[in-house]
Amino acid sequence: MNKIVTRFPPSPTGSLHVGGARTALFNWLYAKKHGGTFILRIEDTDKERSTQESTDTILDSLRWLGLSWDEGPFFQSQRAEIHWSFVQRLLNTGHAYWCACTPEELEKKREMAMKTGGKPKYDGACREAGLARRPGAVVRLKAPMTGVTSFTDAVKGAIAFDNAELDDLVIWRSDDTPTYHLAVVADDIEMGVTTIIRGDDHVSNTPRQILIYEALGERPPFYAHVPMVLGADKKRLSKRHGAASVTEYREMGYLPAAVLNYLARLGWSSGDQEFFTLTDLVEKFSLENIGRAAGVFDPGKLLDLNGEHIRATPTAELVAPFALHMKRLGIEISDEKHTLAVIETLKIRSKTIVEMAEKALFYYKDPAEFDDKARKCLVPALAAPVTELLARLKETDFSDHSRLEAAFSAVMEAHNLGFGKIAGPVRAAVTGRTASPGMFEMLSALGREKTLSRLEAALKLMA
RNA sequence: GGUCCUAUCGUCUAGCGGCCCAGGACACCGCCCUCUCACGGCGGAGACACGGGUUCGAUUCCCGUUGGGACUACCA
Repeated sequence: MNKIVTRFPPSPTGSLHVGGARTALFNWLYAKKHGGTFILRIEDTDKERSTQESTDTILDSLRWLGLSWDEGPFFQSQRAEIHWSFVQRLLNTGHAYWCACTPEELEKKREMAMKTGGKPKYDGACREAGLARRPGAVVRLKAPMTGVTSFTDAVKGAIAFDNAELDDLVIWRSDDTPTYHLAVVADDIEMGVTTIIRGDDHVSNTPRQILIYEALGERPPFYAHVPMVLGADKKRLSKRHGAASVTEYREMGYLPAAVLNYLARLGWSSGDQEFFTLTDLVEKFSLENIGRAAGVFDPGKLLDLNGEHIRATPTAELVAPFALHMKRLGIEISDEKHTLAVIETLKIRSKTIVEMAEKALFYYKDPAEFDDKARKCLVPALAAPVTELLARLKETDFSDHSRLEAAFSAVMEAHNLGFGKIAGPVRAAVTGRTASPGMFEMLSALGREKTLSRLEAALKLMA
């Protein structure tokens, strides 16, 4: 078999959608798995809606996800000569013709056809007219009117369309630009694309494109149509369903690995395995295991998976994203070793890096206030033991958990208290809340100085 | 309307004729662990859309019905 070439062709009309990201991932995985090439092509032929900003965020999202491309990015808008040369090939071989029907006329005919129960397709008025190029004219493909166009889809199996259902589609516009179908086919041929993995909203477009390949005398590529990603209401996923773009997940503190893992599992599976690293995915991915039905995007499951990835990621790799989100909270991270200790205490209790950053705040700033439940832990009855603990802690080595533990034990014994009793006010004093990492690892990461000053401050409230 | 695609717990899915009175994961509900919060462990509730076939035997194959989706542009 020849070398595999896949491609991801986003339109720069917005940010990278999670559905698009999944398509990109599948193409990337398939290329990687087979030692092939993954091409990035920006389909910016719609001048009205394409923006440079969109292109930038799409590239940015792809980089963040780690889906690097081997070739490109190519910009379709810069390839007009190539597209035109394909149209000429078609014109010269009699597989295409100039059509002078105006959009208004066509619209009228469509309406008429609809009313009389006919098909709203082009009636072929100029098909045999032998028109020459003229202002305002378009080029149409001279498609077969009978027969069947079929293909074998890697995920859906055999699919066939009656050519009678298709019409002579426009391939070159009156403003001298190619239409989508022509541009895609021309570019895919020209770039040597062998396998097209795309959303199944393109299934009905496939026969039209195959017809172009055939008219050109080229062999169509292999197709794999991946089912759509839906929102909770089973409608196509959009902004209305909440976060739908990759950048939003980055902002919310998700790890690329988790997003990729989730996206891969939405519509694809490998037995009962749920957790995958990128390496796993490359190894296990296959078109055959892509499901056929559309799937609902479940933010809750992504969240859980993100927590799993955070736990599975070496702490050192969490420092950069953590520092980024701390910075947004106004905290500048400098001491790497200390940061490692901080993250270590928060890893298993954070589902996102944003959550981790918020939970880490108390390590850097004294609690400005105590929440209600924490306030209730600061009772006068416990002032004495806390005072004694404070005294002992002054002499304790904070880097050693067992020393900290010994200090607590001594106080517990002297005052005949359970650990929970003494931990309550300490936790409240140190964090301002009633939820925190384990006491000793926390105090150790916090350090003696801050611990002591916070206990002193809390003691005043306990009097 | 026409054409095409599609249908297993609320959600993502395993299942590729008997291993399934259907397995895993998220969410949910109990219990356990426990200094809090998490993590983890154990248990519970929860699905083969419906109707016909084919077959000794259908979740699995075929045909309908119904539901969902896509396409039907000089948008991609």
